[in-house]
Amino acid sequence: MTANRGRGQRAGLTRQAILRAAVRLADQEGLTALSMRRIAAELGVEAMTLYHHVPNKNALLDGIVEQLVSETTPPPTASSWQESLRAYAHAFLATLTAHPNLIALVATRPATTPHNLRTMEAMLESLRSAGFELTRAHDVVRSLAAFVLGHAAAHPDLAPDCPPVDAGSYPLFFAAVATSDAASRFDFALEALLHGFAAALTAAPSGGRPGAAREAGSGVRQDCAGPG
Amino acid sequence: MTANRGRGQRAGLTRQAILRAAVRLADQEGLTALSMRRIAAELGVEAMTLYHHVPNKNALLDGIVEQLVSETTPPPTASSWQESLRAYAHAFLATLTAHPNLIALVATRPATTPHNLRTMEAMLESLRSAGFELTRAHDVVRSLAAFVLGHAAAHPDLAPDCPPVDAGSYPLFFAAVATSDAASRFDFALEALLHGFAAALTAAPSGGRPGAAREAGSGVRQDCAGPG
DNA sequence: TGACGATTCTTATGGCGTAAGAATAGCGTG
DNA sequence: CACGCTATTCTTACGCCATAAGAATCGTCA
Repeated sequence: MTANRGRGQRAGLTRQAILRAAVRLADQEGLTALSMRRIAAELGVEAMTLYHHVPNKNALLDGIVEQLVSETTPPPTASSWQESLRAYAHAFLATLTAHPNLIALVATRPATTPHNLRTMEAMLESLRSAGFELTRAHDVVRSLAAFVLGHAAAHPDLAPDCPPVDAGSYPLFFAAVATSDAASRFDFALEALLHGFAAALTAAPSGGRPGAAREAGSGVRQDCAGPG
Repeated sequence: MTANRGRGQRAGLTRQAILRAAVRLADQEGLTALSMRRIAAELGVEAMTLYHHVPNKNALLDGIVEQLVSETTPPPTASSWQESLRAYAHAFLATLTAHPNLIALVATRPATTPHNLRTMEAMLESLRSAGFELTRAHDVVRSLAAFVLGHAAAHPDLAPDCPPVDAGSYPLFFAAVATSDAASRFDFALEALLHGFAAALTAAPSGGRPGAAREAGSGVRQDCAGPG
């Protein structure tokens, strides 16, 4: 792994190569292993060398998230807006569960890549042509992304080992946990959410906002988060 | 803040006091300020002193999460299961938005406190008596918690500053963002989710699991996450 | 050939979690 | 009251971290 190299001898480093090494390292050894020194070692290079391709560690983490969300590409064969949202949700979840150690990162740092924005724009168009008012369409997509993220973050495979639940004190929970399955829970809740969105669409003439929702104040800060 | 104290002179430290100081520090200065040295300094004490009340930093972080989720106490005046879930969702969201710097912590570490388990048990009972099959009731509560967590994590106030979106390339997103409001989005998606849960309840005779859902394998690990 | 810019390594600073151990205060027992 | 015990606190030290500053080396182009 670590080549013996002179002082100015190129190692062929690239931002992309660094990000890919970082993702691989985090996948294999967890977020805590993700140090500049460790990534550099993985690439056969000293830590400071990375700083010629990445301004600092925070930017590197942002790059990792961008790298990840760019993997989320739902198949474009969407016959309905429901199908489109379903496909997006599953694709996003697949990306997250493929890199469980990085879910916390994705949850923390919004990524606004062109890829992300294009996906968002396409889904907004799909929802709008289905009758959703634009702001509502945006709400739908963002809510869906938040739901997927929350589900992935709460996935039990991520939880550290924890004390067993007292069956006597909490009989219902104890019994429920035994038959619980995260994947079917996700599908169930996703269908519920889609069902609710559809109901909102038919309830209001233009998928509108039932309660004369509060308008965003003029001092509101720019909201930059993409779907992921 | 830092008292001059001799070597064996008590500072009156307590696990509770430490946790409270840690929460306050994180609220004021962010997660990165949450170091053992920094917390200790806040209490007028050396870092190693904390280790007599808390085994290590991870346990301290777990303690913080327990502290937080114990704040989530929805009012017990629930006329329906929908009202009960709504109250819980709003209470949980209020807790999270009251400590935005700690959302990442709550998302990462499941807390299984007695307080949490009691809340879970009560909600399971409420849903079961409304007609939900037990496993479905569990799915409902867990999905709701995941949704709230995801929404809080994706809340734009947490996002670091980011480049403005190109209005020309992404006109729909650009227009939608301008009128977006996280609070109304939350209410909208929450109602959609509740609507979908209600639909699942009336669709199946016992709120059952429509697709002959996959049973949890026998080798499945104990699922310990509470609602928060 | 010689200068230059890009890339890499070296060294150093201040902060982190925490292991090991020394010192002290207060308390219960004689 | 004296004595030792235990809980609490401080001190020191180790290996890790991000990264600032600068020296060494390469390929390239004049």
